[in-house]
Amino acid sequence: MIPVMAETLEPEEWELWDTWMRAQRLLVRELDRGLQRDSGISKAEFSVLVTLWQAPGREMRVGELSESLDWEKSRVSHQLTRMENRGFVERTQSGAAGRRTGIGLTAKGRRVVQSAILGHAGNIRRYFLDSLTPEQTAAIRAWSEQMIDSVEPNCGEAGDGAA
Amino acid sequence: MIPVMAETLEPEEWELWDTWMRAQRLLVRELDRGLQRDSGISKAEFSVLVTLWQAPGREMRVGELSESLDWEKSRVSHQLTRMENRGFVERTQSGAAGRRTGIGLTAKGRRVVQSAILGHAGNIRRYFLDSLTPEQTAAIRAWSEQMIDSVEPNCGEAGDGAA
DNA sequence: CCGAAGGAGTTGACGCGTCAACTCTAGGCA
DNA sequence: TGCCTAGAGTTGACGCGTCAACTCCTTCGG
Repeated sequence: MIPVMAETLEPEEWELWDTWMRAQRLLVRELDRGLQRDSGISKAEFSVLVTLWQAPGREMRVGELSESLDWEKSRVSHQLTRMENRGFVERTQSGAAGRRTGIGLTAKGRRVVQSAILGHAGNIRRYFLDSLTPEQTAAIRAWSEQMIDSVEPNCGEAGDGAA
Repeated sequence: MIPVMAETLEPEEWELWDTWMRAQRLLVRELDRGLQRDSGISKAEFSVLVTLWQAPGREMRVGELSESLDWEKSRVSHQLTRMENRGFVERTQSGAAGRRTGIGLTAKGRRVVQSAILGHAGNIRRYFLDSLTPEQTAAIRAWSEQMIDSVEPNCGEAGDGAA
């Protein structure tokens, strides 16, 4: 509710911002649709499947998934519930007793993730990588690194794991 | 379910992709939080408020909002329902008879949007514009335009209206 | 005037994402 | 042994977003 700094953007600045946000939305939308069309899964499902697939033993705990994906634990939990209902993953009791604490891929999950990786990689190449000139690549890389450093000055790990 | 093209990405390609997506997520997250913190509204609410605010007469119909924001009509409708509940907008019967068909800002909506614009513009400048070198600006502009053209080969209008 | 067609807007169901509150288990310590 | 606290995981409520189905007005033809 409190105005902070009386700044405004020049029309050309605003246009740059708008154009860029718009391009991103379109790119993300295309990739999401590709995943849905080719493999029948969402981006969130893809991220989880790939992360589990890459895990040693193809078995992880919620906390590990959460850290690896940089998602909140509750988000992971909700996502796993949906994916368990769809039959992509299963919660197993890995610990000695009681709680179901391990997360593993089902046969269906393994089957889907392998085809999805190929299709998705192709789409990233078609829609993104192929459209970049070397200068654009360098600029985007540099800007991205600056941005990440400025927001997360510390450490260096944790990627989205997929998308 | 059908694998499409057996392509994969080189590690450096994948890393570029991952870094870029990550940077974007962080940027968007910061801006969303800024809007929430400074003005108590979400990005979606901001977009609607700004669009209505810029409209001649500060009154629009759902279809106009939908086109101007490039959102589905049902998305607009759901959003307006939430914002009506929060007291930011109101549905008025502008037409002669029957259906409530006009959308207008309330006094509260007008008050909030003005402060939000200033704060948000400042944040866009701080987090995005200030961090760009001229080469990066050019590269991002060029890439964005390519992207938009490739996905929407036709026309030229319709911006997000805000976010 | 009546009825069909079509467009505008809404609604419901569901997936995604966050926050806050809750439950359960494991481990420490008297 | 028995309590008790810390952390892992879950749940519920809610906002955002899409798709498909629905309602209601308008308009055009007879």
